Amino acid sequence: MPELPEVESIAQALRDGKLSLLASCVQRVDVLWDGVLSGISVVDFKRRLDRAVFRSIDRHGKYLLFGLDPAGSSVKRFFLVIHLRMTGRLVMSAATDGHDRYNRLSLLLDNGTCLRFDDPRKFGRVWLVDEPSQVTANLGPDALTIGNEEFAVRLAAHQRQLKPLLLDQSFLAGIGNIYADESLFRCGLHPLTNSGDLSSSDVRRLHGAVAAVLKEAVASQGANIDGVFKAGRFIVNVYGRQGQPCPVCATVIVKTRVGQRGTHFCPNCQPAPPGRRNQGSRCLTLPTMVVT
DNA sequence: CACTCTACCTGTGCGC
DNA sequence: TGCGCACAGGTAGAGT
Repeated sequence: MPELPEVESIAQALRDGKLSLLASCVQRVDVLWDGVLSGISVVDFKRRLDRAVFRSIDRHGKYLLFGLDPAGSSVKRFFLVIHLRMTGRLVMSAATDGHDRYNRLSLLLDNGTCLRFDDPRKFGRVWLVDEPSQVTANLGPDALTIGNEEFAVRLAAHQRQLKPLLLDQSFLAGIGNIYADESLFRCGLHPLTNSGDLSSSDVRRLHGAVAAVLKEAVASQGANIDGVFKAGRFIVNVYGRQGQPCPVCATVIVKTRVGQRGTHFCPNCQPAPPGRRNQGSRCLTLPTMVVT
């Protein structure tokens, strides 16, 4: 379940890693499941990508944005946009390796490697557009870089439960279920708290928690969840830990449903909102939960 | 506007 | 052993 930190790690690896995609040229395109393409036919997709050269790799929220120059250098740069959704992965492998069962898309490159989009559940999607905004127009600002003031302004425009609000990509782009729960735990706010009931210091704490959690997770190259999801080394405090003790106060962590989503929190560190108007602020000092 | 539900998918893990 | 089923979750779109 790649969220912002996992997608950022992928972008960094493909940009700066030993097997950088930059400057590599597409030699062949295999679409192994047509449904992976959004808004473009297989024929057009292949024709446009053939002989194109990777020039830039960026990210907005959970979307990966690859800039490519077409074969004739006078033609305008275009963009390959990829959303991994639930189970999508990007794999660089030797060109000689065969396709495996869940490969949906494969790009053979001129450096002897192959970029493969692998997705057992077929939720992930790929676009080919002139401008990334054609795909990302409805996204809010990126959750990793939004400043406190803009966060406060955007928050003030809503009266919503915090959990669904954090998950709303048009409000803030990049937060998924794991980091929504971890952020709310970090600042001691209950998932059902109404955004309109937050004091300005609550809002600052919430923004600080989101920023801190995401930055730590990016530094750890993503989350590491007990036997379920192991992209990187970021250790979760509440997500998937229902029935286990809270790392701060040892109260048993609870799992509920909020807006159809599994939601994990500590009932002691994140007390239920009392109808309207929240009580005073709480500040948690957490030990660094990252291990190597 | 806020919310709820459904559809899209398939591997996993449970109860029987 | 194996069957059936709930569950996981990001997003779009329809409905309340």
